[in-house]
Amino acid sequence: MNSGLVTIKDLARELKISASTVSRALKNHPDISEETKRAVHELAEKLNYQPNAVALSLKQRRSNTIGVIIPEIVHYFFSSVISGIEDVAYDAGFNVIICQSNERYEREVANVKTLMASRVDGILISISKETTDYKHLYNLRNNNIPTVFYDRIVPGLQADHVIIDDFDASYRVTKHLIDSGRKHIAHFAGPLNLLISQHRKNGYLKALNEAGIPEDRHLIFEADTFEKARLFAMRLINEKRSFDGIFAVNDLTAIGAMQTLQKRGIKIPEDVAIVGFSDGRFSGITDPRLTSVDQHGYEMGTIATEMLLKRILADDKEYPFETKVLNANLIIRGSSL
Amino acid sequence: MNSGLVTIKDLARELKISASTVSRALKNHPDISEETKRAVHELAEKLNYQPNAVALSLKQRRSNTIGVIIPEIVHYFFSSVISGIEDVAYDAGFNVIICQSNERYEREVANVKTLMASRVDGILISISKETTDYKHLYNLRNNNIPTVFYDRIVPGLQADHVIIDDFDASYRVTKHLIDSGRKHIAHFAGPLNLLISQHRKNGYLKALNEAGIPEDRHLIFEADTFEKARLFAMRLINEKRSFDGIFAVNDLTAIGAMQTLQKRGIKIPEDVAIVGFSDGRFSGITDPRLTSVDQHGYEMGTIATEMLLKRILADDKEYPFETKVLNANLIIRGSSL
DNA sequence: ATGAAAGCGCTAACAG
DNA sequence: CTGTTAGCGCTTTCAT
Repeated sequence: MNSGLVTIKDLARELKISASTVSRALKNHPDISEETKRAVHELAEKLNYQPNAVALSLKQRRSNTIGVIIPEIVHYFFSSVISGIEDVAYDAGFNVIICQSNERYEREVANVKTLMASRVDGILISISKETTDYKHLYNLRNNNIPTVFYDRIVPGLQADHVIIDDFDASYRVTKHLIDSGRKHIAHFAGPLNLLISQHRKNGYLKALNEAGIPEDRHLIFEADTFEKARLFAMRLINEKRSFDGIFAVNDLTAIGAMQTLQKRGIKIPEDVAIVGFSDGRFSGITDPRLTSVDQHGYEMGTIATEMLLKRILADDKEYPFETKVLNANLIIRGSSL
Repeated sequence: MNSGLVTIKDLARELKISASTVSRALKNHPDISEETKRAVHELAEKLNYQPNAVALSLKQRRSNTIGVIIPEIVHYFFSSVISGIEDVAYDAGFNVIICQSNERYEREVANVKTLMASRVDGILISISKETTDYKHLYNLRNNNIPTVFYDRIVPGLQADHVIIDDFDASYRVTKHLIDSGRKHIAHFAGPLNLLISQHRKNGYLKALNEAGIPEDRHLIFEADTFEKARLFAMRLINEKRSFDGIFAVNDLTAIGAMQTLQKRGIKIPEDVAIVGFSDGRFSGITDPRLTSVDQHGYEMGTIATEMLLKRILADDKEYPFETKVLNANLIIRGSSL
């Protein structure tokens, strides 16, 4: 904190009035004479006075800062969440302190501690992949620190949540493929120890089931990377499986598959329709453009922040926890038309 | 700021000792008896005491927080810079407040103001595309707020900088194209009020010049978006310009051009070689894969933060401004072989 | 070995 | 209309 900055005292001394008068003049308190106000504002302007937010925080017992704990910033989804958070917070006059857990439990615990020490008014958190012990999170509850969980939530913890309906989105993806006449739809799934991968696979299975299409285990792979997708796409071809659709757990995987098929002369979407999931950056740059699911990271950020601010501003007026489930939009593009 | 948290006073009252004793015991001051220390630490543990960083900041006139102003978080390059910043700051016990300018001048000015009000100990900033007035930045200087500019710096402003050798990288890109036999190389440039765009263009021109290839203004465009790239690529074709290489100011632009050419039956890299710049995520998923320049965002973040911390911790001991220039790696892939 | 007091910058009764 | 005072939570002389 730079000590050189002008304080209210400096203004007071210069104008030979008291600090409280300056304080009041600065916020146009009706008691203060126009003349004094003018003089104060003028000098403040001239000396480039910036109110000390730290002193204010201490005084008001309110930092106007929210803390964000995020697994890893370098993912399009998470960085768009942050964008949403930032924008809403900014409009409400709140600062944002960002902490990355880097998907590490230890780090996440340290992050919580840091944010508590900084006396943030509330916390937005998406838990790390490693987190299975929730003591630090219960701690937040015990200390009455408003907390909203987004995307990756804690099973069973009573709190505000914002999540995406992965199951439903995957169901709709698959239904879309079926409705457009596809009958043999492969699924490139994510690691099945993650809840979201399970949800996505289950949504896929439900749609198949509803359409009376039997599950074919030769068409389901654990393939959540670009390279694996190429590999399994190749295998599908080499093993001469008949398939006319692929639903991949993320866009990168979908693109890996698409390229491999195209290279082997298979036409997208004529021969095989392909749908990805999320990511949102790649889908526009493929040819044909990739049908995908928009996870609305930005929107998730704005909503989570609104929920948090609401709770912060409600002060101690208690009200029931809320869970918002966002619909993920299926965005149909050339790869599945 | 949650008021419910335990304070030193609470501990003092409970133990019937003074606040100052508690304070000293907490930091193991040698004057305090072992017994008292033990009691204090025990109670602190039990009540989950967290020192109030806000009060500390006010007292020490040092917030242990650094502010980051970033154009847009949702870019791979910038989010990796943040990752680097975060990691170094975390290790040094500093918090990070992140502000996005969203590439808007007004917002950037507001960000600077916010960070000054928050009394951050220093600022890391990459200026917005719109910024041409530098008053707010000179203001930082005048107020002795340590500031390090990363990536997008202010021409002529004396300060610490971390930049990439855009000129050299672009020179090498272009030379690589020339060396592989290309003679008519187009350049899709960024907005020329940004220094980096100028540098990239100049590197390109230097390589041409060295090879005795005359500059052709019909082959140079201001095109830094996907859409513009498609447009200008189309124009190149329609106007029947002869060209056999494109150096684009970023990967997205390069990909836009690549797709447009491919759609018109032009073979990459046989007919036209294409090279992008940075971004780092897209280059792997095109077909052929895109030759590009690795900008080392994470490393830039760590170095910038180290420079900033050094300046913060040096307190008022003045020392000359430093500029670190990072080498950007040219990564040659299929699009220019 | 411990406590009392002052002060970081600001605001808000309370007093004139 | 303006000034005085106290206090937010903490550290740090200066006493004792």
